[in-house]
Amino acid sequence: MTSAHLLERTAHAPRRERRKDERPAELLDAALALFVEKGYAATRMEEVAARAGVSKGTVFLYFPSKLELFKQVVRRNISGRLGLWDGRFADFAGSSAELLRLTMLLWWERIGSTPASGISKLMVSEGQNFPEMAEFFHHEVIVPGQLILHRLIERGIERGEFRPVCVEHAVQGVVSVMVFLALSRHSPNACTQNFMTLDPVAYLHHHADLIARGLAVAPAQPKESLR
Amino acid sequence: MTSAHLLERTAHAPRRERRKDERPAELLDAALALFVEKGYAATRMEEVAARAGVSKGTVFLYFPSKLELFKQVVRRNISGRLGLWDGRFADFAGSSAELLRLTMLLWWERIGSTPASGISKLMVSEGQNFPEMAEFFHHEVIVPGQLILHRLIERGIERGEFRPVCVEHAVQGVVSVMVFLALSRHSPNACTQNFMTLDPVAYLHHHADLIARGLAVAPAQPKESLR
Amino acid sequence: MTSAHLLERTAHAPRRERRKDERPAELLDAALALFVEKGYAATRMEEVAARAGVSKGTVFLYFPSKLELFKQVVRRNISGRLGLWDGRFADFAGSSAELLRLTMLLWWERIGSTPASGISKLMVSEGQNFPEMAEFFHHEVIVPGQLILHRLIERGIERGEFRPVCVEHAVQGVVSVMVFLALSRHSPNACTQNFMTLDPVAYLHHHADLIARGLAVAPAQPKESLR
Amino acid sequence: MTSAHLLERTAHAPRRERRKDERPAELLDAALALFVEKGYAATRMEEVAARAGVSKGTVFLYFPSKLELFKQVVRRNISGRLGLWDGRFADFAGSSAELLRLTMLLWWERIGSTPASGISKLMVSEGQNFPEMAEFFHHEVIVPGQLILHRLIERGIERGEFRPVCVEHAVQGVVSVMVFLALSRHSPNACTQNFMTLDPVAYLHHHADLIARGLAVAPAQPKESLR
DNA sequence: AATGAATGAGTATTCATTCAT
DNA sequence: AATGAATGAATACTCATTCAT
Repeated sequence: MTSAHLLERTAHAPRRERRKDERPAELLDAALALFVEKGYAATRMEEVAARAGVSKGTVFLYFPSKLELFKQVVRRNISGRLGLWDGRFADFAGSSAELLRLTMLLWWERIGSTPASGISKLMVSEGQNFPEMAEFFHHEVIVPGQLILHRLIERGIERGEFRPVCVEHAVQGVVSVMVFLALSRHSPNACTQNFMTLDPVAYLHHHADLIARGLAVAPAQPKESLR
Repeated sequence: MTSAHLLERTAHAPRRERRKDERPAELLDAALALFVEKGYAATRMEEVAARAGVSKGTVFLYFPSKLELFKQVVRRNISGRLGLWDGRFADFAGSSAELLRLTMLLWWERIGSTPASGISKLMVSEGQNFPEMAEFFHHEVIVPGQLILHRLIERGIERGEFRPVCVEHAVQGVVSVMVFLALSRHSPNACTQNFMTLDPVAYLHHHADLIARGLAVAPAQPKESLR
Repeated sequence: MTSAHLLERTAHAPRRERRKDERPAELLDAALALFVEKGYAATRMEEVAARAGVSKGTVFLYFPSKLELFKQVVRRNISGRLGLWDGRFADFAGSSAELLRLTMLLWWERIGSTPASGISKLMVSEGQNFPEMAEFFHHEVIVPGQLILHRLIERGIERGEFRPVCVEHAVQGVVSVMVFLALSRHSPNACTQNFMTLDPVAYLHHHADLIARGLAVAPAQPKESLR
Repeated sequence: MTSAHLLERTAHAPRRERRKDERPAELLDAALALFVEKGYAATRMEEVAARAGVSKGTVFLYFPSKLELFKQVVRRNISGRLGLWDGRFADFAGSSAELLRLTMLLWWERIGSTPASGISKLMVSEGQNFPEMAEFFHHEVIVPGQLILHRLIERGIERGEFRPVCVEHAVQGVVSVMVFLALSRHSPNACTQNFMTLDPVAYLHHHADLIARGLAVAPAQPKESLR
């Protein structure tokens, strides 16, 4: 499982030239990638150092312990991310279905397709081991994220665009798509048959369509007498 | 992170009880729970033993190594599970939407709500560390599972019940719901706001409705000129 | 290094028929062979049991611990062995050279060629780890054995058959041959090129000749002015 | 048998001394001494570390496993040793008996009296457990060593100095003396009565005399009509 | 500041020994 | 008496952390 031969530093990194204020960010990036890929316990500090192009001891110059490094990895990739995403709902003029589609695409662009999406996998994998971090993630990401979606769905219902469904369930439906995409990127094969051949943007459009139609106020749906 | 004081065996278990036949299953159950909860690397063999009510050495009486224990945990919780699920599509008389709903509910009953659902989290968390196991899971679960859903969606399209959507995308949509539910059970807080208050069955019904409507052949949807 | 597949009991041993008074001897034989072959630490009690055709627990019925088993193995293969060897020097009529030859051949017949010769290897290998046993071996075997040889050499000198050499050195010379033969049997390749093709009896005759000539009172050795 | 209280490092060694270059040699020396003294299985890595004045972990910095440490101990104390010994036979002017004496004394000086002689004991003790090492020792030491002696004896026979004895037997005779001396140093009490009071060099001279006389072409040995 | 040799607490695994059957 | 499942002390090995350079 450990691959000692992968410890060579990334070749392109010139050694002495690096300014020291870039170090923390480089280390956090390296740590994020490795924590996401292998998990917290299976990631060795030396690997993090090697990936950032420094020596083992240097990591401890910037982070006092592995746990603290982990915490900062999580914090850095969470804080403020949602600000990029939230905001301009009030003055949006289009349909709620369209707003939902844009919201999903924006999430992909700003978060889902970036390394920050790894935090989702990290929380799935390690949340139980680090309740404090899970709590932080929940407070900083889950709650505000779901609030945005909650308001969005409610807007659609209030404006008569969406059926009066259970808002919670509808929110979960949107969230599940995003969770699915985020995890698939970092756990290929674990979630779906061939994530590599799946175009995430196309899939998001498909799902936006599905939700739009699924939530739409049905003009007449005689067949749906089911259940 | 390690909690040495939690190593006491389950209180009621008398020492030195001889139960050769039950032991493997008890150990596998204990190991599954811990691997899912804490991850492979963070789970100590002694914890597994304690949870199964035996001593450290006993685990090695039945499994030669931690890795082998892990492999058998995965194998045991995977093999044959889908057989329970597949099968009676050919002679199903109802609508494809209803068949999909039943399929999702059956999955929940047989897999999603059982400890076996933890394997999904395990594959998300550890798949990269154990490519052989990921490959096995993919071959035994993902591929046949998606094949079932693929046929189901195609049935709906062929019978004129569903719109001629991209089948792959539609399948992913169903899968994402199941992945989401499975992970939520084992990673509370990581996925959604309040999984504890979410009724999985109700949510599955909601989603079955959503998909049924979303995929339904639209009689007239003048508004959906989007995109 | 351990060979688990060799643990099957010896096939020919019928299980229930064995009288229990034979057990200790069988166990001691098995233990001797294994201790000699692999050393004390590397021999597992279960191996001893398997070689004797009994189960692990049974060994402890007869010997309270591994250490005690070891001690009895040594004791049993030492005590009284020399009695067989000593004795009839006083009334021997032939030459001392011939007596020495007979003594060496008798040693081979009674000890060197039997499993008891393994004790020599055991003392070389484990003597430092078990000073008490080494002391016992020294007192029971080395001292009386060398005493016999000492008297024998002295007899030759007194009778004018041997040169007045250093008796200690002469004794060592005889001992070294016996040690060499004993060790070679149990450590093939470690001592000599091809012990397997060496006929011990022929070698003993060769050496008896060498000593006889080497110790003989030289009629005239003009060349040996060396040193 | 284990003596935990003996684990204190050699008292004078300051902690955390950095001496990368010397460490491997120091560790190999410590390991040789302990393997020879106690055997492979009975030697704990921590003892090796303590004897070399370092901590447990440091040993693994230089040798990846106990087995590899053992192999390198053997290799280092074998390779090239014989080169020191061999060589100058062709141009030796003296008698073969004298050449044999010098050869034996040189062996003692270069090998027998040094720690490298412990390898002989190691091969006797552990050869069966490490066939690969035994094979290596046989190929590197036993075979070339016996070849040297073989040529030496043959030289004596060809030059009419020695009787036409069985060369193999004569070689074994010389080897047994060296094996005996080597083992005696490391297994006091196991081989001879009082090795501590035995002067190896004097003993070698005695044996050189014995062989010289024993192999000498006998001018007239009327008594030795035996066999 | 950076390095990497050294440390030692922690974990997987083995095996002598115990004991319920 | 005999068995072999169960135990836990002991040991090889790992890796976060320290510190001399």
